[in-house]
Amino acid sequence: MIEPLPILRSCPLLAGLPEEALHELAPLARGQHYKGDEVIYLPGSMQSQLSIVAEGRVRICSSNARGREATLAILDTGTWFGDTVFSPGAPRVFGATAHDDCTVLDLPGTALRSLLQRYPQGYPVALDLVSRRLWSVMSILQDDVLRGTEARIGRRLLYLAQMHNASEDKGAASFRLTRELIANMMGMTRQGVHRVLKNIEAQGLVEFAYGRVTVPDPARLQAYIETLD
Amino acid sequence: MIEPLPILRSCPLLAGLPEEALHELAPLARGQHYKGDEVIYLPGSMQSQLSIVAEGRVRICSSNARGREATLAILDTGTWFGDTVFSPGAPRVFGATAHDDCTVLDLPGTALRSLLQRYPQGYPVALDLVSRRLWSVMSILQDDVLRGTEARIGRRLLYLAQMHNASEDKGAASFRLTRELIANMMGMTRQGVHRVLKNIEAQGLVEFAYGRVTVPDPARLQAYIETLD
DNA sequence: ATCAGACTGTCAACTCCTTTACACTTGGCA
DNA sequence: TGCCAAGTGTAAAGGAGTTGACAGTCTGAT
Repeated sequence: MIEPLPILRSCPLLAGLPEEALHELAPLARGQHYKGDEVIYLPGSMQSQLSIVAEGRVRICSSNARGREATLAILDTGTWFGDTVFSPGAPRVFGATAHDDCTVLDLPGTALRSLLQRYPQGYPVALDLVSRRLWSVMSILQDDVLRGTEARIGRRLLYLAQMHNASEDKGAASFRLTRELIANMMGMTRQGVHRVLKNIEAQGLVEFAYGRVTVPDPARLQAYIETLD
Repeated sequence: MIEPLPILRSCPLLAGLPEEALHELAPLARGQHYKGDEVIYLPGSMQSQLSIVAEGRVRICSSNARGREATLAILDTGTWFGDTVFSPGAPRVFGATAHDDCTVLDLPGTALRSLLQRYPQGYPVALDLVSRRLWSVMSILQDDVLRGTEARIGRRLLYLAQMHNASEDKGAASFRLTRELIANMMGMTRQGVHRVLKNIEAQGLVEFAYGRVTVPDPARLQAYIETLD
């Protein structure tokens, strides 16, 4: 099994809590392994947990009756998820799926909420981070309206690259990702994404391999995107 | 001028604060009037305030260099906005514009944050509400991927109708809104929206007049949207 | 080492939305 | 009252992305 404490310490959402609070929380944490593409939970289920990605990566997604899937986010190791932790009683709105083989650390929502009440210095950090997530989703929405397909796809790749090497120094970022999944994130088809990607690839801004995407120089990609519109 | 206290009392974001806290806050509130389509603030400006719509309605929006505008939300009387209140130091991400003639009540961010520290019982409500905004924006993103144009436009109108008569009983909802603005919200053109709207209108689910939209029976519109997939 | 399954490249037909253009209606204001 | 700006209806031409179909390529598991 995994050691909960270091993971709790590194979770940004809990950064406002003192060490003693994390010690209280640690024994309640439950580690869970998932294989790639295994469902972690479905939308609508009545749970209220905070989950932390301890290893691997997790997709936030949902799908409609006709089998089309929407990938709303891909969360890297170290990030947290669990949309309803702060809204007790509400059913889950989105689903979560293992993107790679991964380990997830679950914290009961009730325990977290009562802990925050006893250590209120943890609240401002949480509010700040949830707010920032709200902006970034709104920014995506904004891009859908204001920018062309190429800029939108580029930005999404850039975002993934930045998130992926948040810990390491800024340099080339490489991660597992199929074109099908990019399409699911963009609300397009694999073929539609293909044409745009060929363009960006021809300029050396991204490189593709079987099931893998590499951004050699994130800064250069960013500069290019800004010229587009 | 307007009386701040009743407005603070009715603001859901402040619902967790005791009466005495609101009394502390009231003298710091500053009311401000805006004419229709007047800019309240632009993205990038360095302010940190919580704003409450005391009268009229406010658009959250931004626009690109070529003059295209994206309307991200239309906020009704009673709702709050100010994306960076909980992230001190961050510049505003989106702009705000008066939708009708309106009155906005501004609360300094520093004052609000220090007040919450002294009355931490206010935090859970704030976290809950910001979380819920996050879901609803993510739901829009999801719809863009999973559902067709007609379902998306219908849902947006329904959402506006529900928000508009949140206080009154559920019945017909009527509000000022041009087709151009609907298009700006959907990331489409006026003409593109027109065709879809003709369809929905023919079934009596919505009615249009010059600069005005009416949803006679929100429940029926909702039922229709769900048949679309 | 090899084979099945997953991933990718490409193409043509089609659909939907945009662009461009113009005529018409509505409502407020001088 | 009459004018003008804002809002609306409509239609043809064009483009961008989807659908569907198929062949090629890579990887991991047996």
